[in-house]
Amino acid sequence: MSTRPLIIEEVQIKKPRKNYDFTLTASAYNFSWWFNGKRLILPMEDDVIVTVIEDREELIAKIYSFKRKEVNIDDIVDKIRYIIGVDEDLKEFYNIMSRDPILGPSASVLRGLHVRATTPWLATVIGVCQQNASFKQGWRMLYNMLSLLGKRVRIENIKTIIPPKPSDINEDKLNILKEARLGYRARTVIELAKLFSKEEYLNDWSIKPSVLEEKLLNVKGIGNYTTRLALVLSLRYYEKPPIDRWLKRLIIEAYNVDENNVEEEYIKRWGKWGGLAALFTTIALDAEPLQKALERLKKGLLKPSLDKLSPLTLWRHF
DNA sequence: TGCCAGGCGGGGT
DNA sequence: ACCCCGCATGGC
Repeated sequence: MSTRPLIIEEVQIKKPRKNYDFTLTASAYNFSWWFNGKRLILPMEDDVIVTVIEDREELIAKIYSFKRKEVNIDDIVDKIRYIIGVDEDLKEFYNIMSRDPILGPSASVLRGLHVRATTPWLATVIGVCQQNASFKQGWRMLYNMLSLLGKRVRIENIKTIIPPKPSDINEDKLNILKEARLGYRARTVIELAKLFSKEEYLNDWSIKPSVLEEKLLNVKGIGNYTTRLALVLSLRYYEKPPIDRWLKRLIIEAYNVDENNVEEEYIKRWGKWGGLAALFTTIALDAEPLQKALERLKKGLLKPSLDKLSPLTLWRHF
């Protein structure tokens, strides 16, 4: 059942000396299959798996493959750099963050956290799992789905999992998705899988955000929120913030704006960084349900706590 | 129990 | 343009 990949290369990944925090980046919204507190595991396409650890000031990546055929190391290193965001300059974002009434208090503790890019396909599935559900329920759904449909492998005695590809999912997986407790979202995931299998170019980090956006909005069950979250999580595209009911209420309270001007105000404050700010807000407030999040805002308890189930500690629990 | 939740689409006005 | 409801599931 579990196959072992062969190591093909070990490389150093240069990271910025300042404003990059590997542990935070690896921790956020991750599962124990892919992060254990020290080692980050990145399943890549073509049966390649990469592990990354931080050794003093260096990042060391090990590249493994299940196939004997040659892989292009430079190409893989470029992808690693993109996924972990080492070339992303967030200085402007941090400047806004430090003065922000919601994110200001966590500006120093969350400094250096970058999105770990995931594929457009998986990013959209993550978005679908967040629809009309709590943080915990949504990530439980994704965990179940990966458990039931992913490919389990072992690497250096660590159990990990490779997410299902779009082509692995078709109509006859509907019952398994229901078993993963996706409910009515199961249908949407099937439709998504159809789109990404038919138009493979969409599941690529070089796709233009506007193209992916348009295609996703055409899928029944995918709307503005899910699409925008997918753009944040896959393409590092933050200009169109995914504002859900949760964030909307926080914005109304924190910025003292009318509900009709929420997005306008957010873009006015964050410029092209709104999508990242939205994600950081869920992390800063531990993705607490709305009423608790509003309470914390009122009391000024705006730093993430590390001792409960939250975006930063998900990997310890799942 | 019966509501409601980090959406969404369909059907009404 | 809006408003309103149902929808799978889980939590309270």
